[in-house]
Amino acid sequence: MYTIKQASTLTKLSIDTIRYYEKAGLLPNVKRLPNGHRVFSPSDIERLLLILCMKKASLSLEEVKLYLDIAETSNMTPEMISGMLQQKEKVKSQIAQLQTVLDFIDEKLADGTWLKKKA
Amino acid sequence: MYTIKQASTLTKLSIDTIRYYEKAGLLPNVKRLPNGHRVFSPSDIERLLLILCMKKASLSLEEVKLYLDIAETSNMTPEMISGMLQQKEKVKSQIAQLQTVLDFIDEKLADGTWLKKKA
DNA sequence: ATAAAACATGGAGCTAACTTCAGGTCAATA
DNA sequence: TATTGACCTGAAGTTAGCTCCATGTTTTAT
Repeated sequence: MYTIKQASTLTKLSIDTIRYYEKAGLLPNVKRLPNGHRVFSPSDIERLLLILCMKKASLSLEEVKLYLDIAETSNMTPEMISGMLQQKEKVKSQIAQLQTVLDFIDEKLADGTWLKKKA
Repeated sequence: MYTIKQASTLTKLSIDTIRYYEKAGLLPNVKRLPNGHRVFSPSDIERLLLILCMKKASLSLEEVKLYLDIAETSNMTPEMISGMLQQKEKVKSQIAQLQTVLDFIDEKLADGTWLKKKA
């Protein structure tokens, strides 16, 4: 069990951000001590790290919440499954766009041309 | 040559967004008619499409501007090259994070478990 | 006992990237 | 001639995602 400060150190998220995430409904299982202080379980920390990973992949908090909600259910409805498949396509397309950007960079680095006539 | 409306239709960016991008310095070459109306050349459209691609890869407008500025110069300074290499690493790491998300999705879709004990 | 550290809350403030709005020009059409 | 439609501008408004602030309560250290 961890304090919010420890959670912050472990995840490198700011204390305010963690509180913000809780308020946003991304951390529904964080317990409180009698004095009102938050207590983070190892699985809360795991959850925070997962959020962090998705954020780095530049998913919105809303999307992250969607994933986490799905993660919680053991029997997915057909709608959830099709939603996941859609999300998967979205992620794939984002990877493709990023790959295009990478290619642009490589091209520019290789021969100094980019968005230029080949004249 | 295109009107702003045509540019909007071609790129699927809103007219306001295009004006916003111009103001932000991302479209330095857009000409004006005597009456003040913007005229978009094919290469302006190409530029908009490139911006769109980078946006989809979730680069910030500032980063996009950086790339476009670099795209314009034929001789890059060492700083520009190292900047490009840094950006490249950033993009690569983002691809990796997205790949992780994809793997999560696949795992969830495959056996319904995710962020759960394997009990 | 008193001061400092760690927590809490509600709300204000901030930046990026738009979007909307109010007011104005100009050209073509009914 | 009047009005419609496409364009212009500057400025205000919006949303997401934080971040900071003021104020207050405990617990811990001196």
